[in-house]
Amino acid sequence: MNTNVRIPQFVGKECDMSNWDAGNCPVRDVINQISGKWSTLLLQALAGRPYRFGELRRLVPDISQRMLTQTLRELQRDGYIDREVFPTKPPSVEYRMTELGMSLFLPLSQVLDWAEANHAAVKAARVRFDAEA
Amino acid sequence: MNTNVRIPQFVGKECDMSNWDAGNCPVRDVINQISGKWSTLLLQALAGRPYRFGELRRLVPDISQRMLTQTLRELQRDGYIDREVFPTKPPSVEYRMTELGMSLFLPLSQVLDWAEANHAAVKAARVRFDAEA
DNA sequence: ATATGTCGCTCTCAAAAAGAGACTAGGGAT
DNA sequence: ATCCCTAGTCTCTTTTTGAGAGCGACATAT
Repeated sequence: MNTNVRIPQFVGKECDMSNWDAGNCPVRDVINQISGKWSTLLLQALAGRPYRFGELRRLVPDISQRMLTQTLRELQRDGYIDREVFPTKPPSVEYRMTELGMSLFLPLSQVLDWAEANHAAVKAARVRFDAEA
Repeated sequence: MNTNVRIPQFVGKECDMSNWDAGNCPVRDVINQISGKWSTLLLQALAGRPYRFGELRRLVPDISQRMLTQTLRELQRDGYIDREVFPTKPPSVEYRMTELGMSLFLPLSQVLDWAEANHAAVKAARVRFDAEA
């Protein structure tokens, strides 16, 4: 299990998985966070403008409060979004994207565009797969 | 729960989440698959060259056989990879990326590049966050 | 001849993660 | 007085993931 793993075609960006626990693989370390079920969706929303907690909740009706809080914390921890508390009554909290978050969203939005453009192809592939099985 | 949800800045690509079960949101439908913990990693590997099951297993030592099988099936179902069985003894199975998969990997690799380039910034953000908490 | 290893899985059981929803506090509106 | 608003947390249940055994047919090692 203590093998040194390099993905051949990515020489120069190889991932040493032997000390994977130490978080040595940049790609996995970063991707594993933003690849959460809700992360992309929230980044997409916050790329447009700042939102408050309740607004995000209404925007994504099928997210639980628990996961919304948790995902926002993780995005904040990784430096993609900022959290600002306004001590109004009732208190309000605003989430806004950081520079780092915006710089990530640039390439990320390309993938989102791809997803939209090729959704039909993917659905077709699924139908094909399910048919022959 | 039956609200019509549109992310304002993405007018024209709005997601109607009221029939989310029907899979009406292209972005979520596609992203939710490739955002699995292992999907990106396998796509990255297979973007380079075809691999056999056992090779992938050795390449990603901390994936369980169960998740490798499952993730490969999902990627195959969505049309990103092909699975070819060679009836040798013992049998061998080769996985290779499709045209669709390659077209996805184009924008996806931009995100992977970003991840590598900004890994330090993300780690720094984490340290900052954990310190002030 | 017998044991062990290879291959690509599937199956079971335990652990981790996610979803649903009740509960909090402090004030404003009805 | 009652209810609702805010942004959460806490608990309980369901789903997903992880660890690893088993399989069947053949090759190699002893």
